[in-house]
Amino acid sequence: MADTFQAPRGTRDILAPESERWHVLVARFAHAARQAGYRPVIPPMFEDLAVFQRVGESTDVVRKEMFLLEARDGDARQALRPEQTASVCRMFAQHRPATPWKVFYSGSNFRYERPQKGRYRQFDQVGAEVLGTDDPDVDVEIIALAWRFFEQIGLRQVSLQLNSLGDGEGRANYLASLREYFGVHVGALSAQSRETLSINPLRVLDSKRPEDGEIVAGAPRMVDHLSPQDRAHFDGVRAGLDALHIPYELTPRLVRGLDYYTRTTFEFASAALDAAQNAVGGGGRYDGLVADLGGPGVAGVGFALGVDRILLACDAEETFGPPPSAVDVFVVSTVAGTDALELTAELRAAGIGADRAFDSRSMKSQMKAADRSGARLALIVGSQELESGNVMLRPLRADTHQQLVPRVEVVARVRAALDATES
RNA sequence: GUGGUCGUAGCUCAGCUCGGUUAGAGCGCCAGGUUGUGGCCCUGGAGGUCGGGGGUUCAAGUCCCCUCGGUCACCCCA
Repeated sequence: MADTFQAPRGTRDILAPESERWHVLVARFAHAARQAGYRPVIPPMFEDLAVFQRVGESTDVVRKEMFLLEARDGDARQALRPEQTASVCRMFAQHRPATPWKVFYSGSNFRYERPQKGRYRQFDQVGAEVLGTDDPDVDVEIIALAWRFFEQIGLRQVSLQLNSLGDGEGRANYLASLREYFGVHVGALSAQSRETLSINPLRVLDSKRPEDGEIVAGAPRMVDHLSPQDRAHFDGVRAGLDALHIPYELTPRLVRGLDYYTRTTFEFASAALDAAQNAVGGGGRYDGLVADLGGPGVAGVGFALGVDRILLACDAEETFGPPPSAVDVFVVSTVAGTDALELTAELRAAGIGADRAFDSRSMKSQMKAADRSGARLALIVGSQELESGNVMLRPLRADTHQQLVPRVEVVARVRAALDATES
């Protein structure tokens, strides 16, 4: 007996109609991004491990979730991408495009972690980045692009959380005061948070453990330690969001999981999803990353949105269903010969969506298939039609009668019938 | 990586507590009722190594152990 196989852990097969929503979602995002002057980039699925290590040696993504590739010569250190921002920055450092460089992308990322609903080892993101300017208006444009996209696909329960992590001296001062504060209260922290503290004190702020709640709530806040320049930048971002009427919540505890973030950080959370996996997207500014990857010292800002989670949120909000069938006409034939073959090909060549049955099934069976196809019209060829040089045009979604039409006029008659039933 | 929980037709689930003829239902699929017509209805059919392996027993879907997978929480993130 043959062995049976299943999709690897943390991956899944996406079949229609889910796969159809998926494609439409990505296409809608691409359209929105292109309308805002962003152009697509297609980075490789894997990179030198060192590229991803720049997202932060202290992050879980780098420390334990990397999909390493075993090279034939045994010493090439490469890994499947856990995200695409690092690749985009590497692309910039390599090709030095003119700035501002506005790009978008979509595709799979890989993280080796314990799967859950809405969290997979292979997961898809769409994202956009702007490199080469630190104008706060760009932060606003980036956030607005994601925000309008959520609106466009019908999500109403998404909220924007906003924070600034500062940079340079202000950031260093803040980290010092944070270490001091947690140092005093280390005994009251959970064991896990104590460990996190030694790796990256910032991330303790992100703890969801109840016993940490009080300590975290009383911790010093980055927004109180911003340098005058970073304060001005943050004020600029807020003013821009206000001008566009995009509501946001200031979330001082929002630190995000990647170490490269500076100044503006943000996250989109869906109230329609369970709390643990409610982030449908996030991003921020990363002004030092391109330089870390051997490029010029240019600023950058961007976001990534999780395709799987957006669709889960759409399910929860009952919006963005699968697209209607692309099949307009279903050809039914009970005669031997190439009539069904030719009719179907002729319709398709004329730009009319057409499908048919195979295996010489009974008319009843073929009509069932026609019904299921979602087509609005059935085109029936039987012996009577064949002899008289006609085909039977039968509406499937309307109460109007079927009619005989001359075979030679079929494309024009089908087109007229489709136009008539357009709603 | 840690802990909980679940796994029986393609799908959703009964049966397991208390081991005992050929493992069921609904939906879906196929065919017929209707020798030229889908949806509604009726009838029939196909489809299962009860996730996999081992153990206990005269006997295991049912009890025990291991394992794989889903799911939930933590960690972290999309």
